[in-house]
This record gives sequence, C-alpha cells and structure tokens, in this order.
Amino acid sequence: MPNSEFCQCNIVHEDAVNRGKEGLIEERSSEQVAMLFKVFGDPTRIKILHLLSLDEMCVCDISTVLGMSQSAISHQLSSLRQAGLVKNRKDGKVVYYTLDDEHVLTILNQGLDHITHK
Amino acid sequence: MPNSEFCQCNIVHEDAVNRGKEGLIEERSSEQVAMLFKVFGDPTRIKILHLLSLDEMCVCDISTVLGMSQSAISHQLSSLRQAGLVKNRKDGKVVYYTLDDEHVLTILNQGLDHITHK
DNA sequence: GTATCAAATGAATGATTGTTCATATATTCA
DNA sequence: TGAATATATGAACAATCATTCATTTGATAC
Repeated sequence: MPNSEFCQCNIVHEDAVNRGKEGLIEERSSEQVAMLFKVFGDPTRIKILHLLSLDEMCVCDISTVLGMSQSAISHQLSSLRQAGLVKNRKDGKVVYYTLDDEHVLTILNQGLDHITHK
Repeated sequence: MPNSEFCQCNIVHEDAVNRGKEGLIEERSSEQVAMLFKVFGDPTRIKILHLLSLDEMCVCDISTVLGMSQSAISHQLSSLRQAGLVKNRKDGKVVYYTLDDEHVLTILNQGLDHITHK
C-alpha cells in the first residue's frame, strides 16, 4: 500500500513520519530563511559584505575595488538592502553603505569558518 | 579623471579603495562561501535540513512529510551531500540521512534567529 | 535466475537570477 | 536655470536552478 500520493514506497517509519510532520518548520519560516541565505549565495554579494565588514564604503569605491560596473554593484546593493543586510547614508551625491547589524557579520563568518575548517 | 574602466566617477576615497583592495576576500573563498550559502537558499532544502536536525530520516519518509516526489527529494539530497551538509547510511534498500556535523545546525539556527529577531 | 522496491540519475522545461546597456533620479555647482 | 555627476532602476539576455518524467542502479526475496 503506497505511503502517499507523493511516494511510491511503503511506509518505512510511520512514527518517524508523524514526528517529522509535527516538528516540521513552518512554510513561511523556511521561505524566509531560504530567501535570507539566497542573498548570501552570490560571490559578488559576499565580496561586498566582506568589504563593508572592514569599513563603510560608497558605491563608486566598491565597484572600483571589485572591478565591476557601477550598475552591477548598485543592483546587488539593492538586493542586500531589501534583505536588510546593509543600510546606507547619503552625503551629497555619494551614498555610503554599511552592514545593517552584527548579525550579518556573524552569519558571514560562520560561512567562512565552515569552508576553512572542512 | 575616471577612477577606472569600471566606474565613471572620480576617485572619491583613494585610501578607502586601497584599504579595500588589500583587505578584499580571496576570489576562491568568496566563491566557496557563496556556494555554501546557495545550498541553504532553497525552502525545500531548508525543510530537509530542519527535519534532519530532529532525527535521521530515510528518503521515502522525507518525501512523505514534505509532500514532494521521491525524485525531487533525492535530487535535493544530492545537492546537500555534495555540499557536505548531510551524510547517509544504507540499510538494505533504505538510505538514512543525517546532518553532517554541528556546524550545519549552527548556520541554520543563525538564519532562523535572524528572521525572527528582525 | 526473476520480480520487486528504494533510491539515484539524466534529460527536458519553466522559472529565477546576475550582468549589461540605456535611461532616470537626485544632488552640487556655476 | 542648466551642466555635470553619483547612484538607482527598467528591460533584455544568457546562465543557473528546481522540479518532473523516464529510466537505471542496487538490494532483497522468492
């Protein structure tokens, strides 16, 4: 007798399935967390976050350091802003970006830690 | 005088650019970290990782709990395996998956923490 | 051996994403 | 006001990705 419409196999562990269903993370939470990590999931954004962990920086300087167009950097900063990972301050025509809070750096470092200690 | 071929603006902060270039994360590192976070950047994989944080589970049970096809789950487990986030143990025809190490749970919790305390 | 079943895998497809190019916005300075 | 400039943004395009479907692998049981 099939386990469900999704899986052709028989129920291997009915209790495991029940415990899983009870403890399962909420749909909304899994989407929010995935969205957060997705923003960390691009080399350019990682470089930007890393730069901002050293010091505040304007868009022009970031694009110069990374050797990428102003537009590309601006688009990425937009993603980072929307995700609440960076904030900015305007001084005349120049916009300076910084990390939004310590939490961001913690996550970044956790990632760096993982790839170096593996 | 343009700052570089990439940015039309004048050098706003030459010292900031120099410090940025010195402190910049290595290309390889930024790619590895991004690749790691990219794997965390999908709701299905988040759900799988969360389930495995509760208990070891076989492919069939995971697909039943998540209401997704065995194939879809197997593909995602393959990504997670390649990224070193989960490992498996075979018992007859059944394959049981667990988180690879504590580090994985730490990163996941960091993400959950971030979205709830924001 | 053959039949059966759990899991893995390859190809195809629709959706998402990062960059480029062109343009718009907003601020300064003359 | 108008010119110049730093940044933002919209559209387009190639590349990547998650799922589905079909098939294969590897293991058990007969």
